[in-house]
Amino acid sequence: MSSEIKATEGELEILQVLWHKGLCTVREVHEEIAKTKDSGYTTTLKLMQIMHEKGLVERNTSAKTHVYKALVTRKDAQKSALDKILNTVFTGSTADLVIQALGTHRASQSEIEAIKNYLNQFENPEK
Amino acid sequence: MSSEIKATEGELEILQVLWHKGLCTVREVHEEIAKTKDSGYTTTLKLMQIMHEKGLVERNTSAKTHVYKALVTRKDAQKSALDKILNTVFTGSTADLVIQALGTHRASQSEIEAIKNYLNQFENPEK
DNA sequence: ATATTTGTACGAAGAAATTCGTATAACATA
DNA sequence: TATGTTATACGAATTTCTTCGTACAAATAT
Repeated sequence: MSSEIKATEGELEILQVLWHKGLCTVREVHEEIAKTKDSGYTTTLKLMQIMHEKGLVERNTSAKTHVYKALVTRKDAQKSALDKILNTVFTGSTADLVIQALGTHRASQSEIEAIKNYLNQFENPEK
Repeated sequence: MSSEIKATEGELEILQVLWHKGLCTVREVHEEIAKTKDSGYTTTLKLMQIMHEKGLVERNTSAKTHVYKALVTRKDAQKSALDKILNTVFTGSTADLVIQALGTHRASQSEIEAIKNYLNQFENPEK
């Protein structure tokens, strides 16, 4: 319920660039997007303007060239994305999701250790 | 890349009902959908017809009232959904995804045990 | 100073997804 | 048989998202 991040596919693509690079001009974001997709500069610009209206990003307009910054954190988006698939395809079972994730996308030994350590903190809390 | 399930939001909603109830008439699916959303019967019908064209469902048209069945399994959709968020918001890190999932959606003790058991199979295979 | 480049704003076309109205056929029942 | 109910089909309106063209302002270069 709470923090549903409503970003479209195109908006997410832009957020990814902003998360990766921090402050960005439209030009910078566009160059990045253009590597994998070919759409015009004004398309990216328009999307970013819409994102600003929606409050997904903020921008500094003091100079001619505006500088954008994500207002939604990657973590927010991660939580939101997890909530969504958990409540649709995973019928609310976190365990199913975790096991499925580990099953199809093999984790390294160190990642497995990290996860096990993480799980241990929930082990018999009272001695 | 392989098995990208391309279902829209509305289509996913219908698939959920089909996964839950198995064979369904449009009426049955609609009644279910209508509990949380209010849209007309023909809307659900149309969507299911489109899903049939796309090959997401099959249907038995021998009787006047057609009976639908999902062709995409829940597991397929789970894999697809995980792939997608893994490659967007989680930058490919399964461990991040798992830890985040466990962190925000508390699992029960028995689920935690299940996950730990699962992880143990990857533990130092050679003694 | 004038021309070129680089930027934003914004309307609107195009595409995709959702929603509904209406025609019509099959079935049930009075 | 005539009437009402329940189905599918399907065109088309609506809405949402994406994409682009064009106008115009600011900065830069000639």
